[in-house]
Amino acid sequence: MSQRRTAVETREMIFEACSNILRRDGLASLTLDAVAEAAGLSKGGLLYHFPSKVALIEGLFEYHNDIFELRLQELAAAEGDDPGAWLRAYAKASVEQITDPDCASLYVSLFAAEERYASAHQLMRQKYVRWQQQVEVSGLDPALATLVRLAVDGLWFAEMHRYAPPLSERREIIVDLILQLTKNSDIL
Amino acid sequence: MSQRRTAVETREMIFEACSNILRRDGLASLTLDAVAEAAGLSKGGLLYHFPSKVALIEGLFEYHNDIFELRLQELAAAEGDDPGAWLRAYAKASVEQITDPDCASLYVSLFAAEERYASAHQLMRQKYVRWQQQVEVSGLDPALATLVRLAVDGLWFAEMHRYAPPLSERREIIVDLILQLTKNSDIL
DNA sequence: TCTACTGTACCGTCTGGTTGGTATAGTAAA
DNA sequence: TTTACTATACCAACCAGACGGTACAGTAGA
Repeated sequence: MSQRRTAVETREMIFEACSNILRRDGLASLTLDAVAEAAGLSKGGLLYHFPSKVALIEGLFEYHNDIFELRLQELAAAEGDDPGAWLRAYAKASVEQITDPDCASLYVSLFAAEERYASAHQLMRQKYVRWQQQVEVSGLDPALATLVRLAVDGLWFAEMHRYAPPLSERREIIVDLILQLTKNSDIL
Repeated sequence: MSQRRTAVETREMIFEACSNILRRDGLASLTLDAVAEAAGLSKGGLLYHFPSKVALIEGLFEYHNDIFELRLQELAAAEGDDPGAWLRAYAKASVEQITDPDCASLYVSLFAAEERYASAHQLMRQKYVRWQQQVEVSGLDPALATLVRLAVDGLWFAEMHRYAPPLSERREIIVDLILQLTKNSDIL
C-alpha cells in the first residue's frame, strides 16, 4: 500500500519543517519538539535521523547552501565566459534570493544560528572563501571585483535585516550600476 | 569611606561585563547569572538595574550605538561640507570599528541577539533609516551614494563574520576606491 | 523474523524571573 | 542631636518551565 518514506525524503521534510519554524517564529522556537511536530514525526523519530541538534542544524545549512549554489551555477552557466560573468551571476543569484521576503526572514535566523553553532559558521566561511576566489578570477581587476562583491553582500545584508534597504525602483538602479561595474573594468 | 556606586557607574560596569561575555563566549553564555557575576554583583542586584533581560539587551544596544554614533559625528565634523562628506565619515567610522577584531566578535553576537530581541532590532532599523537619509542628502547621486553605503556595509558584514574579508592591503585599496566614489559623483 | 524506524515516558540541567529581606545614605521634623 | 521615615542599591534562596537528550518498548515493511 503506502510506500515507506526513504530517509532522504524524511530528511527533506525535516529541513522544510525547520525552515518554516525559523521563518515564522525564529531560532528560539527551533526546538527538537517543535521540529518533530512540524515534520510530522516524533522526537524519537527526529533523533533517529539526526543524533543531535547540532547535526540537525549542520544539515540545514548544507541544505540551503546547496539550493543557493545550484541556482548560482545555473545563472553562471547562462552568463557565459565574458569578463565579470561569474560576478554578474553572483549578483543576480543574491538579489533574486534575498528579494524574496520569506527567504530573507529565514536567513536572518540562519545567520543568528551561526553564532551559536560554530561548525555551521565554518561551513559558510568556506563557501565565501570559494566565492571570493571566483570573484578574483572573474576577469576583472580583483580590487574592483571585490568591491562589487561587497556591494552585493551589503545589499543582501540590508535586505535580510531590513536595514533601510533601497526601495524596489532604486534597488533596480543600483543593481544595474553593479552589473555595469562588472562590464567596464577600467571605469575607475 | 568607600562611596556607594551610582546607578550610572554600575550600569556601565554591567554593559562592559555583557560585552566581555559576548566577545569571549557568545550570546548563549549571556545569562543573567553570568552577567551578574562578571559585573561583580548578584543576580538580584542586576535585576534591580534592568527589570528584565530584554531591558538589559536594549540598554546594551543603546550603549554601543551611542559609542559608534559619537565617533561618526566626530569624523563627520572633521570631514567638512564637501559633497559626499558624510558618506566618507560613515565609511571611515565603519571600517575603523569593524577592523578591530574585539569589536567584530562583539558585533557578531549583537547581531545574533537582534534576531531574538525584536525591540533591539527595531532600534537598529531606525538607526539605518537615519543613516540612509544622510546618505541621500550627502550631495551625491542618491543611487550611487547608496551603492557606496552598501559596499561599506558589505565590508562590515564580511569583516564581522569573517566571510572571506579582503586582506589588509587589498582592503586599503578597496576603501580608497570607496572614498574615490564619494568624490567623483559623475564617474559612472 | 529481521531490520528500519517510531512513539512515549522520563531525566538532569539550565534559565529567566520572583520574593522577601538587608544595608546605606539622605532628609526633616522634634 | 536624636528619631522616624524614605529611597536607593543590593543580595540569597528559590521556583516553574523549557530544553536537549536518553531509554526502551513497540511496530510495520521487506
